Amino acid sequence: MPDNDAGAFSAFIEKLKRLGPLDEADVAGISNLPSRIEMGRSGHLLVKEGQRVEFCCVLLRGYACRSKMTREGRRQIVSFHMAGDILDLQHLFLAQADHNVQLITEASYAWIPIKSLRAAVRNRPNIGEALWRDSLIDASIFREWVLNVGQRDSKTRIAHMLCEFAIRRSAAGLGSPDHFELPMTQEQIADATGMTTIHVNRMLSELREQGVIRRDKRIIEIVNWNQMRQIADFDPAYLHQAA
Amino acid sequence: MPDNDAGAFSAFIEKLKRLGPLDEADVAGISNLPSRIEMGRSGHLLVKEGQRVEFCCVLLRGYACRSKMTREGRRQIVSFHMAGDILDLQHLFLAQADHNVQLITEASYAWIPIKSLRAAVRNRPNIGEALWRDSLIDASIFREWVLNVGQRDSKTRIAHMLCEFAIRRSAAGLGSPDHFELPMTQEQIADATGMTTIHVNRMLSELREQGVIRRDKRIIEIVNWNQMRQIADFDPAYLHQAA
DNA sequence: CGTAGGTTTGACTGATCTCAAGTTTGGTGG
DNA sequence: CCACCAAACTTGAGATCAGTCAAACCTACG
Repeated sequence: MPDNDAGAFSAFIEKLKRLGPLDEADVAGISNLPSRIEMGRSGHLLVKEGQRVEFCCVLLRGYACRSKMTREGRRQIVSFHMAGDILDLQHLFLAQADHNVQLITEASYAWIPIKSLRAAVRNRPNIGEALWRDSLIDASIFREWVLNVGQRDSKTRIAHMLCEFAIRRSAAGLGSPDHFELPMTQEQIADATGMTTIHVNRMLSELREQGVIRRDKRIIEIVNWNQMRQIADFDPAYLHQAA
Repeated sequence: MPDNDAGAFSAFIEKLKRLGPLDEADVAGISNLPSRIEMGRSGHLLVKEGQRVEFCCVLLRGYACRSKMTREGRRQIVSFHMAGDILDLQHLFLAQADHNVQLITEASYAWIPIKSLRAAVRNRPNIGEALWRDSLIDASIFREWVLNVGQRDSKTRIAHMLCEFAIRRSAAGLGSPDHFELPMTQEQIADATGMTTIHVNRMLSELREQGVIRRDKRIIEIVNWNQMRQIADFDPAYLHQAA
């Protein structure tokens, strides 16, 4: 289905097509954006908080996260990302990074000059609209995370995070939502849900004991989606996946 | 300084001017947007989660908040808003509301048809850019809130919320950041910081006992900004106020 | 096959919540 | 202008969810 041509950007273009109508010229406009492709290992920092930014970064393969730190050195992961995601669209109009962007697996990614991206947005309103919608969904997910971290108990928080990851992954054409490998460590899950590694471990064990999920290393199988959705208080409406 | 003409939208236009360059035609384009002005009392619900939306709402006077609920009925406030703020710009490209928008004081506000706003954005790139930047700052604030709620202890959380409110208010030309009246109840502060009313009350008392703030009813005076910023772990960079 | 990173388990601690009751405040109608 | 009422705020005591500290166990990779 995807992967017609469009080269390295195919996952990105497929994603934008899901966000809004693109004609051939729009697709060409994206394919022809200047870019530099790089690869990095897990842990590689792509953007650092405070930095002046002149490129946007599109993830082509692998997984990444965005995070912020408190003065005391506690880390909050604010989002996870997968192939096709644009990692820092905010830099289109905000010159200074307010958080970190980091790989959580081996990955490849493309740097696109902000200038070219802005030109594309001005010249091709369809591209602008798709990207803008992407940034609005990004914000909607942050709101859900505020709710998740602020109001839900720890088991629900983790379950919610797993549901979101499963659904987004599947929507991005990366495989079944019932059975998949988690790219993140329990420490990263802890930093994303505002809890400790130890408690993440215990809650994952409880989910297993309850029979909602099965686990083998990082492989997660969601045995009972109905029950899982219930436990997670998960309603995918906030992901705004097109009807 | 504001309030040149521009009528009801003056606060909104002033805000957009801070977000990006607008020429006279841009300002006229905004002033001439069709709109319906209404007033409401504290508690009035402007937008309800799940609703299909065809208007965006600009706050002209008073205060509002946006919130989401868990299935169990716990409420998370995800942002506070003041005169000049656009309350639900996400509806520009997302048809269905993923959260509630509600007045927290008596207020007046203007409904602008999405269609007209989209046309303005397409026809006048400066307007589009200012609004897009606004939505990106909105998202940056959500990220900070995820960090705040996820990683900071309760006293720091409240102090951070107070700092943010003081600075945004002052940047919007609504008065000094040192001395101001809070429009929100302690229950609303609790819902915004993910804690209970009771604990909010105790932490506010501690801040007073420490001598960082003074309080008289809802009036807050920040006695020592240096100490307050320290306690709050507050760095305003995430607000992306222009240099 | 050694080592570092990741995961698991146990015992104890503590920040924050819950429950309960009382006080103050602000708005409304008489 | 005062009396009343609901909402908002305050205080105390006990309960609990999740954190901290400590240690062992995997397991993937060099």
